[in-house]
Amino acid sequence: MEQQGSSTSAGRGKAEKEFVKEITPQSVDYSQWYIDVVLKTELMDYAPVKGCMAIRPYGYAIWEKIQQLLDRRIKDTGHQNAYFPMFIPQELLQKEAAHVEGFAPEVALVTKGGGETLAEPLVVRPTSEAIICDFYSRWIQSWRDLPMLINQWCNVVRWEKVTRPFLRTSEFLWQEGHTCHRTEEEAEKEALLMLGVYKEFLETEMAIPVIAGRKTEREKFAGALRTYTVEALMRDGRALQAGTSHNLGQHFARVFDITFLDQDGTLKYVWQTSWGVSTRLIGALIMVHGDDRGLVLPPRIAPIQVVIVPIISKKAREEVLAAARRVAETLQQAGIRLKLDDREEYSPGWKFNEWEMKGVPLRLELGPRDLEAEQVIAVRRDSGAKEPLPWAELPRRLPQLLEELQGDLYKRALQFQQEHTRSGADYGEFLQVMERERGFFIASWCGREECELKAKEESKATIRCIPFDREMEHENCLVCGEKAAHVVYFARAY
RNA sequence: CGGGGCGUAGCGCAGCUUGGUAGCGCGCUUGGUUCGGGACCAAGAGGUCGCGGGUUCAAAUCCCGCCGCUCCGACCA
Repeated sequence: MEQQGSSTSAGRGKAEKEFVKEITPQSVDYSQWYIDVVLKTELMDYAPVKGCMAIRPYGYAIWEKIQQLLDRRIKDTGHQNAYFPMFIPQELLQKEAAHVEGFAPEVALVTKGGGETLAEPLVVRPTSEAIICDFYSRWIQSWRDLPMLINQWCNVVRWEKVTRPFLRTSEFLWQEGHTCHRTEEEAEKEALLMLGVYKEFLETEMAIPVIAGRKTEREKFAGALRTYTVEALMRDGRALQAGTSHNLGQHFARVFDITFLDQDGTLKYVWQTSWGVSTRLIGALIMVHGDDRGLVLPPRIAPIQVVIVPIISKKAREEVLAAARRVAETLQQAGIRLKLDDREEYSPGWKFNEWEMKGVPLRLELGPRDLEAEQVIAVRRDSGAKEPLPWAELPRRLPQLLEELQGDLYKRALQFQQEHTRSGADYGEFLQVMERERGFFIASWCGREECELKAKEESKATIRCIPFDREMEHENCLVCGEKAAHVVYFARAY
């Protein structure tokens, strides 16, 4: 962003080059592009504490849309929201062996309160299985108390060494569902149901295509029986775990003593699940759709779907503003989230760039020339395509246009994902792909951890998942050549 | 946790080599003229030079320690 090309590109091509001077082009430095975007579009700001951030109003508005659209789905599938405490007695967290081992390195510990050393240190929740299981052991007595279907929206803390805004922060916001069931089958069904909800939500609302599948033993959640995941592909060819759903089996039930008296009169342990998505989704949104001018937001998630920029000139100032206000009012009544940018201290050109950077899907220009024709000029953020629209048609046409744009963003993202998904049985080719263009690499795997590790060491790529809907194409393991057991997606990941 | 880069006004940077009055552009404030792809003129405001210690008559500048951001690795849901 420091090199603005002001001297180098002063000659030809300057016009297209310099729309957004503040943002490093993706091709120059993708990581810097990402940082520039989150800061310049005011999604977040760094906090005085490492790995922490403020989510600014525009970023939080995106999170609120995610919450709103996902919360409805969580409730439609029978779950209720509740809230559990942030502090967990250390002893509780330590009950489940694999769970402690997984989280111990990144746990924040409170040892003092009110100026006195605490008798027992408190853990700041890195996830809430432990504290919720403690409650569940008391709340559940009978098979009639099942299923227990609870979700909570909250913050969690994981002391991270390497942090990146939204993608990996020491504190982040998420939702975590925690359910208890009578049978293993029912728990399994629940875990898969919620993974399906995530997939549908991501694809429908966020226009992010994902690969759904199961995690390997190595990659699964600390304490889970099985972990399911949806994986998205970013534009730099790296994968991002967008959501996970765990079948916890009876691991937690046994150590937290969550039992119920079944119909047959015997005492049984419950079968549990947990599942979550976080503010990381905002990072995915940025990296899947964004371009060199900044954010590109899918209309369904965009806090502002349409921005109206009146072209105010001296002669027609009042007429233009009045017309813009009328248009704004009709669109508001049509249920469109819009902003009328009638600030007079900024020029139209400045506003164009500003709102494009912020990813507003559609811009309507309304100037003196449009008064006569009773129209606006609609400009799409994704394609830049301009189209004159008569005022009378706006309430009907704009919702259509926004849906078209939503669909096009999904198609474009899906095409990118498909074009960056290779498959093969040649280990050398796999290494080369992971070194250069990256993306997904579909291959067969024998199922042994040593092959998984070897591939990781040599390619830096991990097995993202064992996909649900993909047949094995090759008989032999990509790494060792022995008989393969699974087809897997490899990728370098965030 | 290991290695590199960076930290001076809200943002981007110069000044540091060779110690001595803290500067530039953008932004901000006020007034005026403008407005179909980041307008222009004029007058202003704004800084514990990341933090702590040391050397010195004197430190943004030299030395030591720490913190933060960032990139590349290791680790990790």
